[in-house]
Amino acid sequence: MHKEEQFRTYRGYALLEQEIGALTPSMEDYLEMIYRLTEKNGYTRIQELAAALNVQPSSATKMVQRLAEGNYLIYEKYGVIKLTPLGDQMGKRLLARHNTLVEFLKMIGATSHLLEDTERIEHNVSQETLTCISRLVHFFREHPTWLKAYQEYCTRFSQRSKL
Amino acid sequence: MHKEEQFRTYRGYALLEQEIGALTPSMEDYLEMIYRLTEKNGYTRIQELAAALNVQPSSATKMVQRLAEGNYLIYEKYGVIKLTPLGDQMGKRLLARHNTLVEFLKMIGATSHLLEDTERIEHNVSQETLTCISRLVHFFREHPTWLKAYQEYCTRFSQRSKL
DNA sequence: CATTGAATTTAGGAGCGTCTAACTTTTTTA
DNA sequence: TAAAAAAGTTAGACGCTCCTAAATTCAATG
Repeated sequence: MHKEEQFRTYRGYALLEQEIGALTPSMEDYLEMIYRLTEKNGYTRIQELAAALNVQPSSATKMVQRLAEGNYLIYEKYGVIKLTPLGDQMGKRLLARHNTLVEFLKMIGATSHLLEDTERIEHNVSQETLTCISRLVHFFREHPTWLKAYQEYCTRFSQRSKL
Repeated sequence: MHKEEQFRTYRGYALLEQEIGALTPSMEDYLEMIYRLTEKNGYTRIQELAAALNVQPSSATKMVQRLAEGNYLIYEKYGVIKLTPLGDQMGKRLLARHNTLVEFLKMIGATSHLLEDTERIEHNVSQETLTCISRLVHFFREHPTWLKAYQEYCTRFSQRSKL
C-alpha cells in the first residue's frame, strides 16, 4: 500500500552512487575547489588546496591521488596539480551548479548560512532539480515585480511572527 | 582577498555538526522513519524499520541502540521501539521538513527523482533556508496565477531545448 | 513442552574521509 | 653549497554506516 520499500537512508543513496562510479561529495568538493584555484595560474598545489578546504595537507594528498587515478587531473609526487580536459569540464559543471544554488538561496532570502547550505546541498541535487531551480531563478529575474511581491510576503511573515 | 578560508568539504561540515551533538543524516533517516511507522500503532519493530529503509536488521539494531542512548526512544533487547517525547517531537519536525521539501520540488516540477532528492537534500538544509522555501511554497499557493506563469515559462524552455 | 522457524543481536570486516605523527623531498637562505 | 625551513607523503588510527555470518532469544505449532 504505502510503497515504502523504496526508501533508503542517506547512506544508502550514497552507496548506490558509488556503485555507478559517480564522484563522492568530497571528491566533488576537491574538484570544484581545484577548478577555482586553477583558474588563475593553470595549476594549484596541495597546500593551497588544503588551506582552501580547511583540511590537512595529508588529506588533500590522498584525495588528489584518487582523482588522478580517475583521470580528473595530472599529478606527480611533490608536483603541481593540473586538470585534465575531463576534470576541467567536470569542475566547470560543479562550479556552475554551486553558483546556481547560491543565486537561488540569495533570491529566496536564505543568506545567513549561504555558503554552508550551498556546499551541503549541491552534492545532493539531481540534474533535473537543478534545472528547475535554475529556471525559477531566471523566471524571477525576468519578473522582478513578482520577486518583490514574494519578498514583501516574507517581510509580512516575519513581522507577524514577532508578535 | 577571496576569503576562501571559510570553505569546508562536505565531510568537514558533517564533522562540525557531530561536535555540536547534532543528529547524523542517518540518525535523522531512522528517526523520521520510526516516526512514520509509529503513527499507526504507537510502536514499531526492528524488522519493519529495516525493511522500510532498505537496510539489514543488524544495521537497524545498532542505530536503534544509539538513538536509545540519545534518549530519542525506548528500546529493550528483542522488544518494541517507542519514541520518547523528545524523539516524537524530533520526528515530527523531521517529517515536516521532508514534506516541505516534497511540496517545493513538486511545485517547481522536479518530480522524477522526487523521493531521492528529498531524502538527500533534507539533511542538508538549515532551518532558515527551510523557512524560506516554505514561504515560497505558500506564496505560490496564494498566487496560483504566478505559479502558472512559471510553469509555462518552463514549458517554453524545454520546447526550445528540443529544437 | 519440545521443536522449529522467525526475529534479533553480536562479532567482525570494509570503504570513506578525516586526523596526527613521523619521514622524505624540495626550496630557500645564509 | 650546506643547513634550515617549508612542502608533501606515508603509515596508522578513528568514527560512521553498512554488510555477512553465526549465535541467541522469542513465538508458534503440534
